[in-house]
Amino acid sequence: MQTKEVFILTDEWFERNGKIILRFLCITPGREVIEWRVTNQRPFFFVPSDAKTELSGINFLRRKVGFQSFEKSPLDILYFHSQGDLLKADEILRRRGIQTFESDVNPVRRFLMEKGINISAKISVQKPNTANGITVFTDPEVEKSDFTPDLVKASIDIETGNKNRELYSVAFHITGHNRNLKKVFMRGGEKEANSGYTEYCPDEKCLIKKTAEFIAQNDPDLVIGWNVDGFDLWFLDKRSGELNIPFNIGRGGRIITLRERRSGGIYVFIPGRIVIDGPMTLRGAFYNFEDFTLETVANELLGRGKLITPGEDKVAEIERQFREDKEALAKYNLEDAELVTEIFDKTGIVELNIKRAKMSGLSLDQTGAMTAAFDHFFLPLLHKEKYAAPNVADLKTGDHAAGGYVFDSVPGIYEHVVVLDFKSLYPSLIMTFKIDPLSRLEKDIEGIMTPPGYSFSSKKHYLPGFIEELMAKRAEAKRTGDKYLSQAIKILMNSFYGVMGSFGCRFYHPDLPNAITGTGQWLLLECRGFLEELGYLTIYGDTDSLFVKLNSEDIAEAEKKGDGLASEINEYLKKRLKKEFDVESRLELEFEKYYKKFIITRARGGETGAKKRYAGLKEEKGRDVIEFVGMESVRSDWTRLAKDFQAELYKRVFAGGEVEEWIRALVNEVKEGKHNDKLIYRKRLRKEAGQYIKSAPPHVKAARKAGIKKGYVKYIITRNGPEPADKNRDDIDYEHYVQRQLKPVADSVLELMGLSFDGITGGNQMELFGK
DNA sequence: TAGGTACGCATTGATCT
DNA sequence: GATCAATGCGTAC
Repeated sequence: MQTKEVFILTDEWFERNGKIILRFLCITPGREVIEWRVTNQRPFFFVPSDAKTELSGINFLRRKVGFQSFEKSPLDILYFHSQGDLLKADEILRRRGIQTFESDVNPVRRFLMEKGINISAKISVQKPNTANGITVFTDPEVEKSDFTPDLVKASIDIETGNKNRELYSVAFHITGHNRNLKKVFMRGGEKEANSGYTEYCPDEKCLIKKTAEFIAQNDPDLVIGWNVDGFDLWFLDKRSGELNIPFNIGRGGRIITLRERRSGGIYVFIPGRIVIDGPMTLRGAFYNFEDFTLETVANELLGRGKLITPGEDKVAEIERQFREDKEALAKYNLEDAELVTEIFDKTGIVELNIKRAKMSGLSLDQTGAMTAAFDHFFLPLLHKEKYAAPNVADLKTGDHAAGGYVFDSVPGIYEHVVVLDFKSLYPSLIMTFKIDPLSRLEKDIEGIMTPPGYSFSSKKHYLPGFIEELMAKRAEAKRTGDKYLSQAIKILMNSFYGVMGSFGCRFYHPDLPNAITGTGQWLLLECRGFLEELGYLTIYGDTDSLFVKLNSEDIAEAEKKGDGLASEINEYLKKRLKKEFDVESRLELEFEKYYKKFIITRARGGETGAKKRYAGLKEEKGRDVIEFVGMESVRSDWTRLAKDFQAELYKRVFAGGEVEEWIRALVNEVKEGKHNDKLIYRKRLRKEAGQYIKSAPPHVKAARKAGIKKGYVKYIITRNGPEPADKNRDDIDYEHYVQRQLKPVADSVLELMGLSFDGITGGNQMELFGK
């Protein structure tokens, strides 16, 4: 018997001789590549027990299994030999008006979830065989395991020229597993200058051949890059086709496949190697940057950018270097590949994704697929309870669920405000009230009533227990300093609420999110009432937070008071929930921060305070710091002018400093053109420029003038309206900037002090006379 | 292949004068 | 010219 511990890199399924075969390409702790083949998997779905299922020409087995649907009608199971048969049968039955259940589950996912395998496993066979130089384990015995490999990364970047028609060079930076190898394949002759890592190739055919060979030799587990599937790999694949050169860079020489994403992009599948794209993975880990160009992200994270700064002449410079200075081009090309490696290392996104994969059971490149993660966890447990879930397409997409509660507020400048918030509010509500898809179905078995009136079984549920486990694991991860595990768990825990409220999830039911958010709303209002009884004013709150104004006797020890209030509330909720709902409270309100001063402005065009917008003055390491939330200075679609203005203005307001003289001076400076470098607007086209039918906002007008089709648009307002960004224009509409960028920012806070922008600048009267 | 709702605000463009 | 709903974006949680 031979046993291997393996980590699954890629999975796929295909059919041979009318049978489905699953293939996992895996890596062992000793970096041996193992192909794990599954030939004894029977795809299945469920049909109503009263459904007739004559399916001529399709080989299947129908069994009574005592399962039921969510509507409690009995179901039978249909087993097939091939996924093709399953899909054919599904289509025929659906055409006859017969509903099928779980026929949309991917067969690979089905296998892994039923075995309870999360990415790694111990597999054993009597005698492995070999194919394409790779050891093959066919239908092994399987045991769960928990092993984290040290993966080899190949960062790849290509340079192209002649308007993206030809390949100029390919750069690699190979790291991981104690490697650090740099290589550039460059079109050119032997006699070119060479700094060591460059290898010259006479033509494109040779370049592609060398690239494929280099990948095979170094055998990376991960292929990383910047838009690597959308551009580099796509281009190499396309060009190899045009030049009739093989580019089979999968493990064991397997071919790669390009698939279209629904979003329009391209996804590249390389058997045995995971393609991880920088921008997409960073987004998936909730990183946010001004934009996701390599230049911006590298500067932000590493403090250094590309060797040729993107801009109008970048293409020309690459062409020039290719003609005149190939070694410079090689250096530039390699630097990009290295930047990507460093961004990955600095952020730890591979490590994070490995943890996420192990927690969710999904493969490394699809850790964002939250609904699939929920299936992986929940479907096998549901089957234990003899329920089968519907297909996603059969969901009745009815009402949307309610969300969090946001307090009305009163505009003003406040002092001594503590912020209390509930730690992981939604997960802890799920635990407290046992909210999950099964407990909803079984609500009659010792039901729990939630404050908004939905009830759930206190006995039949799985999600609350799973969250319990995750919380414990997270506490342990925090204790041992495993920040990636801790973060991975947090992401997973927080996804459950969203998933159960999503139409893309087969367990969707409006009662689930409504019970969670409704209880959250009730909770926040109860807390406000309780605080009021204690003699405290809650001036604001949003979803899981309470902003409480301290009384004068508390100020000396504000943080202690915050802690005290939080634990008092926790204690109160514990008793209250036990008495009223007979549940053990898992809620944990925490003292979050203390604002010495706090400003809520009026909603523009309203009387009440604006929600989701405030500024607070707090102390950090002995220094005063202003936090802006939701306001212009944190919004990317306001100009630098407005943001800087707001920051300085609030600083003066908080400090009780002079504002009027300063504002007048600034307005004059703007009009004199002294701040022209801060007047650029930046806004995204969320659809193609041509798709804006109903209106033409400024950024769209500018985009059309600049010939930009999608992505971000930089523009400036001139006396002729929006124009593509150019700070050197001589027709800048300064009045626009004063009226639309300075004035609104100023007025919202000045009015709290009985001042106004026009009053200070004397602006409006002049205008009236002028017109 | 990819979790949710709540909210503010600027601007446009139709409609009413 | 004033008014107001619709459109679009970005943000908080």
